[in-house]
Amino acid sequence: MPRSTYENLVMVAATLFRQQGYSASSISDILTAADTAKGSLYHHFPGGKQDLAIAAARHSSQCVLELMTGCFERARIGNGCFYDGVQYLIEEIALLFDAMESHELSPVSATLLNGASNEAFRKEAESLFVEWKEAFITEGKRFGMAVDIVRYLGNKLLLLMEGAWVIARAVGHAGPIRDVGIIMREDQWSNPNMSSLTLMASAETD
Amino acid sequence: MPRSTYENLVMVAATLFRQQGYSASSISDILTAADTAKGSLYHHFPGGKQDLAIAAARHSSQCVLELMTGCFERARIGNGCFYDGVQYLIEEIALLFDAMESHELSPVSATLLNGASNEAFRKEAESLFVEWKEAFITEGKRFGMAVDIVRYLGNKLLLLMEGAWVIARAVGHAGPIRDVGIIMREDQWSNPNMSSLTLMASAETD
Amino acid sequence: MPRSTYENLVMVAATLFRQQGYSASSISDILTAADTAKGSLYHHFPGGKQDLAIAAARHSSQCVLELMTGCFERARIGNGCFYDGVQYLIEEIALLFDAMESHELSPVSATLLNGASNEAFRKEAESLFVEWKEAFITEGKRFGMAVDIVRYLGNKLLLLMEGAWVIARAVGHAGPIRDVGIIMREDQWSNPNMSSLTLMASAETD
Amino acid sequence: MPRSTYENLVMVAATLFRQQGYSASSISDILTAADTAKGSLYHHFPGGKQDLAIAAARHSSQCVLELMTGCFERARIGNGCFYDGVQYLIEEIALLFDAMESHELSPVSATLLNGASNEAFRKEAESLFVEWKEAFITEGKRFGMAVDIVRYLGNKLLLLMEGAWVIARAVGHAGPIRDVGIIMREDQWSNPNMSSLTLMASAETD
DNA sequence: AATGAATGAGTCTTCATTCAT
DNA sequence: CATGAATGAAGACTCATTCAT
Repeated sequence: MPRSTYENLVMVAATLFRQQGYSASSISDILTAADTAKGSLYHHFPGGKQDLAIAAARHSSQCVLELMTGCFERARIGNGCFYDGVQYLIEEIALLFDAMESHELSPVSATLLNGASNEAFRKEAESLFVEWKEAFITEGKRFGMAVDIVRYLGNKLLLLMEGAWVIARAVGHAGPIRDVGIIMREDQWSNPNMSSLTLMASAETD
Repeated sequence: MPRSTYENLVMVAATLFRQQGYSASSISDILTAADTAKGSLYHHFPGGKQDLAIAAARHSSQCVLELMTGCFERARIGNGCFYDGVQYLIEEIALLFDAMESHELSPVSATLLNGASNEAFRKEAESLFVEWKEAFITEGKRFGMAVDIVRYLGNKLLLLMEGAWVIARAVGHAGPIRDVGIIMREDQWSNPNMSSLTLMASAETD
Repeated sequence: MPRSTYENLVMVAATLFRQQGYSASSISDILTAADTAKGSLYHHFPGGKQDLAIAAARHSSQCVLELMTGCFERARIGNGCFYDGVQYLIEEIALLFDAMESHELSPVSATLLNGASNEAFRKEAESLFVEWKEAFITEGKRFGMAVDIVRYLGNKLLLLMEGAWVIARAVGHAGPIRDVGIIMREDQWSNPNMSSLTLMASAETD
Repeated sequence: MPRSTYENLVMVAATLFRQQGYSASSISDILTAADTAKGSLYHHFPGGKQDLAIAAARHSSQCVLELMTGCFERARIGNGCFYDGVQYLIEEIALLFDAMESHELSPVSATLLNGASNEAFRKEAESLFVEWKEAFITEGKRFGMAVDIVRYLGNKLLLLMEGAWVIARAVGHAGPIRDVGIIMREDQWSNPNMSSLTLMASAETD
């Protein structure tokens, strides 16, 4: 099925923003990659680059959510536990990272948190991260995990993954992403103690 | 003491890069903020913006190292343990973050990993991260910690902190940074098991 | 009565051209203000912006003519003289000017003489100004005034009013328009001498 | 003497703005006509087109002032009266108008009152017009004219000339400008009565 | 008649950099 | 060392217009 101009722009922009960051990706870059005329972009995105960035971030975020869903589904199908789903997810991201010709940055961060502070972008990024955490919790519930524990794991995983995306770019390979898997595995054996679960500052923002 | 033009440029650039990222910070921005003439910059940094970015990243990185040294020194002076130093460091960064009028990004990442992939920048970023890890190990040794464990802790802290810097910008407060403290505290009670220590992919790059 | 799309476009365009001038008013501005779709405009005005400008100028001009007719009618009804009608007209325009939120420019000039020289526009403007003068003469005849004198008065009023529209915009109030009334009043007492009446260069173009 | 880039830009812009109006004159037009690089313009006029417009309007206004001074000087040298100076001025402008390949608009109006209302432009235009009136009064004093009468004549001449510039463009020749001379000549024989002198609304703004 | 997607030349402005003084 | 003029490619965005539906 031939992609619509709108969809095409979103996908091309999402990719470019992940590869080069929002600020370093020009409208012309996007137009060239999408093989689309200048005016078309502003027809579909009257707010220009910023509108497009929001749409692109949502698209990238959706891809992450689908990846997550798929990995936990795989764990369920294979009679694995929740922690297996986590490992699948991390490995999947690591594989994707290594497969990229140009190592991409964390999708939301590269698209929305890449330049001068922008309140609209900040809010959007915040809500996308919340979506991720909520989806993570939903998956945990399906495995019968305690919500507190899953929330803690989600926060930890988010911090580690965002960091890993940065460090992976610096070292040029997916090693740091796989490290996240190793670190997350600890929790599988030694459950985090109660204080950690409840003290987390970010718990308030859920 | 009146700062030299060179130092002034580096410090101003370092700040702007942290606030807005490399790509979104223009030479003019820097020149205006530094109250310096156009030609001066190219006198001190013949390689232009890229030269300046390398210098700025090193400067920012140096600040992080000094913060680290200071925190562990404080732990030693107060007869605290290594883990106390870690907590001091995290809290110090959280305080700095909250004190900022414009929430800054992770210094190295904002300066060197913010745009299209650039091998010179990547290498510089990698080596700065290595410096951080080595400094961390050096501090650990002073406390009599096993190198393997400290290396593991350093990797974990680096991933978490880089991630926290991103998420903190998204939520608009230092909560995620403080969460790193909570997560790091686990290791204080339940030592990571041996396999984690040796399996870490990033161990190779040290 | 619901205005037709055509009429609506003409009126909206006429207003915008008077407020911002032809060159500074974009098709999009007009479409937005008229709440009309892009293609509709080119259906009704195949010649595009220029077609629309001609129609808008004629519309604005018609409004001026109606104002003129009304003012002289009022003078006749109240048993006033021709000069009273002139004063009514000037005061009416002054009132309209002060009532505008955005002080408008002279309608014909703002619409047709606002940009690079354009022969079609010039001709249209010229003929609209001739229409004004002829209507003025027609009104004068009704009051039994000598044609030469009325033509002279019309030329003088036209020059003064066009100038007043410009200066009124500059000072931000209708004062200069009311000044025209004061200047025109002179002729009421001291008839212009014969040479003035016949020497006028613009007489040729009538 | 080779004109400086700054002066050159001002003069070229002033001419283009008079010919095509501010809105219809693009930066590229100006750059091409001035044979200057894009960046240079923004070096000398950081505020861009608007800065340039202010400078251009002042330049054009200065030319008018010099023309005025010259004409009254000519009248004095030839033992003429103030009214002769007025006629010289009008004829001079008529000659200039006819000499133009592309009939220009009133300099201040075309440059500053040509588009959407702009308070900075409006203020500048107002003050330039005040300058003209003051210069006119200064000249009148030199001829021993009563200030009230000269102020009245200045206001009248300004309104007529601004209007004539518009109508001259419409008819395509300087006839309307010469008409101003004829109209102004009235005052030479029949002094305006006292009420006119004092009632003028614009008197307040002097 | 009306709609809105598409087009690409055009808008103003900023960019990083060079260079003569 | 410092200054600021010059450069022109590139930046984001708007323009008037066309056209298939």
